[in-house]
Parts: sequence; structure tokens; C-alpha cells
Amino acid sequence: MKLSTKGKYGLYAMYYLAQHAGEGCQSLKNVAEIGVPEDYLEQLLGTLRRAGLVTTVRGAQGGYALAKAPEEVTVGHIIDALEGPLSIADCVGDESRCHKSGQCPSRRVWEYLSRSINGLLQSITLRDMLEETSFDDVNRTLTADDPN
Amino acid sequence: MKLSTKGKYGLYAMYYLAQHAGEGCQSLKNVAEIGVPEDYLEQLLGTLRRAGLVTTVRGAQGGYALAKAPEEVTVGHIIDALEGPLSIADCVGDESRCHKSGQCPSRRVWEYLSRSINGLLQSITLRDMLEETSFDDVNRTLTADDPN
DNA sequence: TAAATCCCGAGAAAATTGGTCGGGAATCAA
DNA sequence: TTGATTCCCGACCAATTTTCTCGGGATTTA
Repeated sequence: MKLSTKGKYGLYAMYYLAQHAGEGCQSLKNVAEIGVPEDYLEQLLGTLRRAGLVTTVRGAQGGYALAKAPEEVTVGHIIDALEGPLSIADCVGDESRCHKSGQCPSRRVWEYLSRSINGLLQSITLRDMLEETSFDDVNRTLTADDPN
Repeated sequence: MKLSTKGKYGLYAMYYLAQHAGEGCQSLKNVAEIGVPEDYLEQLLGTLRRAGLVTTVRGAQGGYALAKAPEEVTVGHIIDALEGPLSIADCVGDESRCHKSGQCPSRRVWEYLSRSINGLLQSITLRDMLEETSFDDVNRTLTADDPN
């Protein structure tokens, strides 16, 4: 089980922008210094823009910047935008075969996991990353307010 | 972001075996009633056997059974076996570029997420699924004892 | 006008997933 | 012993997704 690099690349890029917030916008070429192919990164940043997470300025001296303050952007926002929402539901095979889908234990497990993982992802902001706190110290509660 | 069906199929199969524990072993054909193509399921069960999660009996009247009690098998065991361990680490690009990989905030996030999600997966057993308790009621702690 | 820079869609290459097939090996029952 | 049942295993393939590339267009600055 693994996450694709899309989400990882996206987080690197967003973190880069967070570090350089206040310095004006950063060109694609600058952001690509994090070690991602420019042409590919451009696509990802386009997606992040359409998701409302970054703003762009076109033309010379243009570039990318965070659309919100670092404390308002969570890891979950970034991953959702790039990889789509965590989806593990959808009963196996045709639904008709799945009578009592409401109580299906496997489904209940998936739903519980979805909620928990989403809560986890939503609990970490770019601000948290900028500060050097250890995440483990934080006593995070997993009460997901956006059950997906 | 999504889990593949492999893990889901595997969990269905293991749950089926848990439900029929004590009835002797179940043939592939029986297990396939959960709605998974037989030939494909056979592969998954083979993987689960090699992971030590199921035992098999060959020959007529043979079949599959849980290798351990339902309370000893976690969702994490099943998903690890079928999809490999949750891996989101591995610094982007060539390592050389990633000086101070020890403190890299993105890496710290991935590692924290890995530990948390693994803890979550390990906290649910087949026994939990057999009993109709709501997972949300359980106040689960996310202290992963196997940081992966 | 020229340079810088983002925007966008069309793909191509590689990896993964999901599924199929054919034959072999073990066991049981007649 | 023979045949039916059932698991075992490797090879293979189709579909999908991921990762990446390319070419040209639009916008802005100098």
C-alpha cells in the first residue's frame, strides 16, 4: 500500500511556497528546485490552482504563491486535490449481491478508516510543518468533521 | 488517493473465513461467493497463506481456513500482506539533493502518517468485525508499536 | 516587440492492477 | 488404482493509472 508521488510532490511544492511566502511569487523554475521535473510539476501546480490552494501570476516575473495562510492549508487539502478523496468504499461486485450493505462489516471498516485517515490528514497544516514541532507530541484527536 | 481492491478482496475473504471458522476448511469455490473471480482470489489466498494468515488443505474436501484466531488477525496484517507495507517515504529525486534528510519536514510528515495509519490498521481485528460494535465508540490510541 | 512565464491538451512510456489460463501436485473415495 | 476434487504455481495479457514529455498558445513586463 502506498501513496503516489503526486501527493508527495505536491506537498513538497506547497511547503516550498510556504517557506517563501512573503517573498512574492515563485516561478515554476524555482519551485522545481525541490527535485521534480518541471513539466510534470506544472501540471500539479495547475491542479492545485484549480483547487484554490495556490494563486498564479502570468507573464514575466510571474509565478506561484499560496492562496491562503499556511495555517489554513492542510496536508489533506493537498492530497485530496491531487489524488482525489480517499476512496475505499464501493461494495465488491454488483451492489445487488450485497444485501444489507448498511451493516456490511467490511464496509464499516472502510468507512471508519476513511474517516480516521482523513481526520489525520486534515490535522496537519503547513504551519505545523514550518514549525519544528514533533507531530507525535501533539495529542491529536481523530474526530473527523468531514466524513467522506 | 485510494486503496486497491486487492486489500478489500482480501479482507472480504478473511472475514468470510472468520465467519466460518470452526466449520472446517472452505473451498476456493465457497470463498469466491463473496463476489471475486475465482482465479484471481486464488492468487490472493496464496499470498495470504505465504504470509502465514491462512492455512490450506489440498486434495478433495480441502480448502482454506484462518491460521490464527480472529482476534489475532488485524486489518493491517491483511493489507500489509497483499499490498505491501504503507510506503510513502523515500525522498524525492536523488538523495544527494536532500541534505538534512533527517529533519526534512515533508519526510517527518510522511513518517508520522505512516505510523498513525499503521496503528489504525493494526487496531482492528477480525474479531472486532465479527462483533457488531461500532468502531467509533472505541477510544483507540494511535501508539503504533511497529513504526514502519 | 521580445523575453519571461503560466496555461492547456495531446500523447507516450512505465508501472500497477485485475484477471485468465494451463498444467502440476496432493488428497480422498470408490 | 483410478478418477474426482482441490490447492499450487508460473506465465501471460488487458485495462488502468502514473509519471513524464512536448508543442504551441496566452499574458504580462520591460
